[in-house]
Amino acid sequence: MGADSERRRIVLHVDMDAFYAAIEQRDDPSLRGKPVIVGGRNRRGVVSTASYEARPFGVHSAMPMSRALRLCPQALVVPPRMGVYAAVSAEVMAVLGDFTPLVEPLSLDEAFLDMTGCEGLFGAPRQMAEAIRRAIAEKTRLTASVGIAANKFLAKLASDLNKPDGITEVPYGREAEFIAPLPIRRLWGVGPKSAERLERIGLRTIGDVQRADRAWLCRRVGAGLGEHIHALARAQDPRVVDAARGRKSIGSEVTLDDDIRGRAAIEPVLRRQCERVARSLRESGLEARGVRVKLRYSEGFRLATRQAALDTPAEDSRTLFARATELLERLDLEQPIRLVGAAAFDLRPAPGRSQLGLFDDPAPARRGELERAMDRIRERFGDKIDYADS
DNA sequence: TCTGGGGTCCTAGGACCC
DNA sequence: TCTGGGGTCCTAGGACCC
Repeated sequence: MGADSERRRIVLHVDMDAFYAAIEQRDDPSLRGKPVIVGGRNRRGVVSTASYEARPFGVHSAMPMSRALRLCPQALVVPPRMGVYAAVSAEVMAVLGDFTPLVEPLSLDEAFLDMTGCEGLFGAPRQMAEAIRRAIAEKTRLTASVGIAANKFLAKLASDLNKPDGITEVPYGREAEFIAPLPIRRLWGVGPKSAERLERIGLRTIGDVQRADRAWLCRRVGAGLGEHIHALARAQDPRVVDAARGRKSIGSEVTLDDDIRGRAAIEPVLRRQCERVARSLRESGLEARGVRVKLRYSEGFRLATRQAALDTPAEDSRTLFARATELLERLDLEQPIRLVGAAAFDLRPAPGRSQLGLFDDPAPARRGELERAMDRIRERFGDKIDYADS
């Protein structure tokens, strides 16, 4: 029951330590050594990242800021600077790319690397990890933790075991034994809901799942989840490191300080989200064939979505917004709403772009050109410019 | 304590077609 | 007149991850 049978793969999971908070402490010496919370300051803000000094107080990601500040009143709250984090992330990914082209970013602050066959260049896996950590520290003055294993799941699990600033190698050939004592919550894809279901049928540790019968497991929790955790618990994960994975959707959403209701109040917010999505599409050189609208109602924290295909692929906000407003007709707009979002899906690379003549009518397929010109103006003169109303 | 914003993947039910 | 069966696509919701 080894990990993956044929050939030993060497997968590394690189995970930056308290990424956003660490960047803030790096850039502002007065924050160093102190509990720092990166997150929204407003009434409905949550913790995005807590520095290691803040964590002993019980502060962690996704916690409402109001609660975090009750737990740690002396914490210094810093609003997120996503642009800066994205730039540092690009530096980190570039460093990783110096070691292998097989880099699969998972988010701004973590990535998988397939280093199979690289021993000749970098030595044993642990030496690879050391070299990577050194290179990241030199380039960014930030620390990373690294997990080393024979597949993605194990590598990801491992990077978390010696955080921060550590390396964990899952002993090859003894993977299942290594993870057996860990709680089921460590299985990738098992969250609070699934953990509760599994505990109700008597499974508490990964070892418990190893001993469970596969068919029984699938009957109890469904085939999808059953097969998935049956394999993971046995330290098997066939998913390969995919450096070419493309985005499937691009969205923008906002939680409002105060609830709104009614079409007249919702539309301007939705328009703004469509503009952000469209701009992001153009920056990525993608066009969308579908639009989704998302509303979250205050009452019961209920989420509703509606989606539809577009007649023609689009990368401009007018087309997205036109379809989005149609979708609003299928939603209840009179209940108090706390979040409004838009997303584009069914993405593919935008074909070559033609020049738009000065007096041409901006036909739907070319509206993107108009807005792309606005993008360029915005780049030159800053972000204060709004789209024309037409 | 009252729940962000960016995503991915899975599932169930209905429409539609042969 | 008491109602097939499968395959595929689409939609909405939900769990999960960082």
